[in-house]
Amino acid sequence: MSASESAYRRIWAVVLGIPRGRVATYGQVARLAGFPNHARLAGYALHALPDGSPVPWHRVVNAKGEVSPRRDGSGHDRLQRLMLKREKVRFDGRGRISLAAFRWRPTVRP
DNA sequence: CCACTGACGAGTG
DNA sequence: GCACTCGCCAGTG
Repeated sequence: MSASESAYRRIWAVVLGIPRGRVATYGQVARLAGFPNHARLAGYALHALPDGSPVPWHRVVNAKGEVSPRRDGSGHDRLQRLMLKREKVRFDGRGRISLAAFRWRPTVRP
């Protein structure tokens, strides 16, 4: 059990809170998990996610509103777009999501 | 220990 | 808006 594993769990817990039809950015997720300026950590945590977990990893995109291309040929980026479209998330002609319209804004409650 | 890479992002020109 | 640099952390060789 490495120290980073608990960091992963905190990242996953945040992602678990993203509702259907909304997206969050890697930087946003990291910040909400208590790791400001550690966007890459969020990406790494999602990459390490076990198969079949309830964490909606597909609702996390990069700061440009794009689905980050996978370099490992897994094709998960294509699957991600598919799942988002199924949730009625709209992509423009360049394959980008309007963050102004679909970004998740967590409600701050006392 | 060092170099390099990767589901990233802010800053600069 | 695009290309580039730098900062960040973890894993690999």
